[in-house]
This record gives sequence, C-alpha cells and structure tokens, in this order.
Amino acid sequence: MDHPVASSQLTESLVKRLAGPSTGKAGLAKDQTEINRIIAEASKGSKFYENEKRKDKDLTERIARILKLRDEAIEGVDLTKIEHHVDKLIVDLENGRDLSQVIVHFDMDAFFANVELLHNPTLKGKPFSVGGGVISTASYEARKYGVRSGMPSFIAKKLCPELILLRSHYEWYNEESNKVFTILRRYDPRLSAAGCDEGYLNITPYLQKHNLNPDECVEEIRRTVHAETNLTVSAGIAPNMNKPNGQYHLAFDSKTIIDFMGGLSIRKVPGIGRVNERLLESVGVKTCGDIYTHRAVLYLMDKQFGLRFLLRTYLGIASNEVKPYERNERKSIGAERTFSPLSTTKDMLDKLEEVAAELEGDMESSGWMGRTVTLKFKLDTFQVLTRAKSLNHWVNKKEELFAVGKELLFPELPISIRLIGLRVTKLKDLKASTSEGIKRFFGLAQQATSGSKRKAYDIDEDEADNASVDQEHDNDDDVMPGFHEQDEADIDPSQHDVDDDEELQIIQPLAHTRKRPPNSVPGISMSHPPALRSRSKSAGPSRSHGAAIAAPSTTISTPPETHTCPICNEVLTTNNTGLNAHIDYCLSRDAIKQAQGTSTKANKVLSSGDTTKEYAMNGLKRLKLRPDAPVKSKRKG
DNA sequence: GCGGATCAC
DNA sequence: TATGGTGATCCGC
Repeated sequence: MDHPVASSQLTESLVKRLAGPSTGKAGLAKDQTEINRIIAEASKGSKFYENEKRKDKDLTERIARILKLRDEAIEGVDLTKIEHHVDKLIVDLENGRDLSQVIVHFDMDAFFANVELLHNPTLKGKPFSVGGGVISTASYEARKYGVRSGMPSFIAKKLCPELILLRSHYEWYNEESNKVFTILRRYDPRLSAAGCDEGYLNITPYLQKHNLNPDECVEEIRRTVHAETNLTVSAGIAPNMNKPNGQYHLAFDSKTIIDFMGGLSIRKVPGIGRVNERLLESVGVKTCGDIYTHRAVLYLMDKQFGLRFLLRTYLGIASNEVKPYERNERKSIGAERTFSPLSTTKDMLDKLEEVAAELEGDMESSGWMGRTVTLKFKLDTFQVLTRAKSLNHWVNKKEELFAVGKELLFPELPISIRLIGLRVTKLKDLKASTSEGIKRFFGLAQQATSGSKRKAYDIDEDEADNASVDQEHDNDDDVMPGFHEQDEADIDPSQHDVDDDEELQIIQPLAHTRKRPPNSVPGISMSHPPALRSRSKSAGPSRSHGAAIAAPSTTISTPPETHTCPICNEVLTTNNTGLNAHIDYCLSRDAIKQAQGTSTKANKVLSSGDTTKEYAMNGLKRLKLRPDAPVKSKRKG
C-alpha cells in the first residue's frame, strides 16, 4: 500500500509535530484544529515540511521493524515468567529509592517575555514574542493564539496578526538570570543550572538549618525572587506542581509517587522526545504506568528500549545528585550559522571562515583547544550531514579551523547549503592543571579525608538519571519540529492568573548515585548557570522537568529503613531481607488472586539483577533497530 | 574514530 | 519571504 499520499492526509504525528497539541482547552482564543490548519497550510510544500515528511516516513518504517521484532521475540515465550523476573528488578530498584533529599526544580516563567516586560511595561496584556526568525518565547497572550517557541515568525503572524515581534536582548536576560541565580544560591550554593532560566536546588541542608518544611521554603524562594527581580518562578518539589499560585505538594512516599507517575505521558519524561514517544507508543506504552503493564515486552526488547531506565521512570526514581557544572565536563565547543541557501564555493567559504573566526574567539576566551574538528552542514533540503577529521595536535586558531573545514567541505562539493558549522572535540583545557586544578585537587583530598563528610549514599549502583514530568496540562508542549523549546506550561487563562503559572514536576530521587553521573540532571547546558552566550546564541525557556523530592526525614543521615512493598504498597519497616520475605508472600498472594480472576498489576518474584544499560544522558536507550535502510532519498548532493 | 540520530534547553 | 544554536550521548560501523 504505497499509494501516493494525499496531501491532505497528514499523519497524526506529523500534525502534532508541526503544531503541538494543546488540545482544545477552554480559554484558547483559537481552536486547536484551526491552529493546526493554519500551520499546515503555511508549511505545506516547503522544503522544511518535505523533510519532516521524509523523517516521519522513516520513523514509520522503523516502527514496523520494531513490531516485527517484538512479534518474533514473544513467540512461544511465557510472558508471565518474564514479568516475575522484571518484578524482581523493580523491587531492587524500589529498595534503592532515596527519599531523604529535598530537591527543587525551578523554572522561570516565560523568562524572555517577562524580562522584556520589565523593560517595556506597556506590553503587558498584549500578545508578543521574543526572537528573530524563530520565536524563542511567546507571551501568554500570544500563546492563546497557538504561538509557540520554536515556531517561525511568519507562521506566528498568521496565527496572530496583531502579534508584536520583539528582538532578543540577551544582555538583559543574562543580567536577570544572574540576579535570580544569585538569590537561589542562598538556598543551595551548589545548585545545578539547566540553562539560563532553570535549574535544581537541593534544599535539604537549608531546611534543616532553618527548620523549615519544603513548602515554606519554596514559597519563600519564589517570594524572594519575585520581590527582588519582579519575575515569577515556578518550582516543583518532589512531585509538586503549583496550582493556583505555586505549590502543590505530593507526598514523599513511594506509592504516591508511583501513582502520580502512572498517569503521566511518557513524553513528559526527559529523554523521551517525539521519536521515542512514537516508538514506545507502538508497543502500547503511552503513560509511565503503561511501562509496568508492558514490562515483559520491554524486557524482551531491552536492546531497543532500555528496560532499566523505563522501570525507574515507572517508579519515579531519578538521580538525587545536584551539583554545579564543572569545567572538566565539557566535551566539545562549536559554532554554526544558518543563512539563505548558498551554492557557490566562495559564498560557502566565506560563511565557513566566519564560523571559524567565531569559534576561535570562543575557544580562546574560554581556554580550550581540541584535536578533532567536525564540519557540519545542512543541505537546502534540511538534511544534516557531518564530516570529521582528527589531528595530531590541538588547535583553536581560526586559520587552522578554517583550513580543516575546507578540507572536509571540498569533497562534498557541489552542494547547496543553508547552514554550516564547526565543532571541536577531544579537548585540552588550557586553564586546567594550573591553580584551578590544584585547588580542585586539594578540595577533593579534603573531602576524602574528612571521610564522614556524610555518608549520604547507599550502595553504589550505577547510573543516575531522572525522569520527570509535568502534569496537569496534558499536552501542551511541543511546538515545531526541530525546536523544542518549550513552553513552560500551557496557559489556561480561564483557570488561573497568568502570572504564576502552573508547571509542575517531579524528579525522582534516587538512592544510589554514582560518582560521576552520566548526566543526571537533564541538561546542564551552558557553562555557568545563567550565562547566556553573548550574541545571538540561543536559549529559551524551558520544558518542564521535575524536581522533587525526597522525604523530609528529620534526621538527615540514614533514615529508618522503611520500604514500600511494590506489590501491595504497604509500608514496611524492615531490612532488605524482611522486605524480600514480605514480597515473596505478597507475590504468592497475588498469584492466587490472579488465578481467581482478580486483576492485579503485579505478579511475582524475581531473581537476580539484570544487565540493562541505560542511556547515560537522557535515559532512554536508543530505539534504533535499523536493518539498514539508508535514507533512500538522495544521499547528500 | 566517524557519521547519523535524538534530545534538551 | 524559506523553520535556531550549543552541547551531549548513543549506535552501528
């Protein structure tokens, strides 16, 4: 059935991709279907759109391969037995849950837009957006029309003719961002920034010192930020969300967290983007609760879907580690630029040289050199390609970067491109091993010496990731394809004041942490917290993530050993052995009930651990599965 | 090590 | 009137 696709027959996923849900909520000035229609109309026929269609088709084929693989995998297999085994894994993970740390995720509301408001109050109440050709942030009024971050301005204008398009003022955002982070550091000097308007705080020590509970503290933080900057911030404590004005609290217990997670769309989990959402959906997993339901299949397809990551997501367990970004974590540094399609060698070289000059400036000012240079270019068809070369020495000079770039570009020639960029990896830190390194060395030595620094972690497992979500607004996010910026939350003016938005999230605390977390926190993007890249670099508001928390155990150290049975949810005060005994009992009881026809979720026992790996960065394993069907379409020009 | 992909912000 | 930029990770070669 490979009939020409009627132009009107856009797949659901594609439409979603182009517009983003935000299902018709009351209060929207425009109906979502109307919004989708306008966007589809404006996109149709463009190269960008055609490229999206191509990708969508590839994904559909990939899904077909996955389903085939699944069918082969489950054939003749006793899924019940597998479920038992997985349940055992779940118990192990549950035992590792750490509810001792109170971690808060904060996110500035419509950051760029609100900073613009500070500079121009007359914009209040009007639909406006910040950004150039592509919108970084839209005011709440603009969002009512379907305007979203990541959306090209010309489409936004169609959705909202009165839209006021503002240019970005990064200096202003940087300044405000610094103010906010400075305030937040009073509550956790080691906070972890995730961009210029978002981050995580471990307020456990602060709470103890000031004898506050999480809600009081978060309220104080939000109040202080607003008082000192006139900007509003949303925060999530554990599974917290803010309803009317801020805080809603989710109890710090396993059952509550699991129940909460259960209703969340997996798309809300960091690391699960549009592609993984579709892949998981193809095997029946739409919500975090579905992970449990389909655990046997997910187990069999661990290679495609990282079972362990998903189980932790189901349980609502994530990393508990909150620490500042460290210089030595940097892996690459690069620069790229988009322009109207160019095809003459001279034009392209001019752009390449510009990019090389910019990169040299950045490398020099930040003190890095690297041994591998990667050229990136995007064809006028929007297809992105890269070509790399490793050298015997470290480079950071424009001339050399340019030379290597040329060398990589020439063989590709004749091409027509709309973007060109250079990235350097295999870095050498020019500022390391000097005073800074010495300091760090002594710092670590001191820590090690003071041994008891706080036992903090339990066993040492591996990994650390997190999952989080937003709740309440079902889907509001998603914008245009490639850009995802994120609207922090959907606004539903009919419900609350636009001022404090909603948002909420969770983060799952987890017990063991590893020394070096693969990347626990979503993305510690830019270097230091706030720092926006000076120029027209990027940034934009966020996606919701979670932060959250942990049990407020009064005693900071090791909380009494209480565990919640993953089967019956009963809270037990016992050690692992006792817990396992209880679970065995529980499982057998469950089996009986099941035999009697009682529907139950959990099943039985398990045996040992598993060797699932996880996606270091975001969690999900690559759901690849490519028998190899290279982009059939034109292979690079 | 390289190139393609996915993801976050 | 034509859809961003920076950085990271993972997979399969």
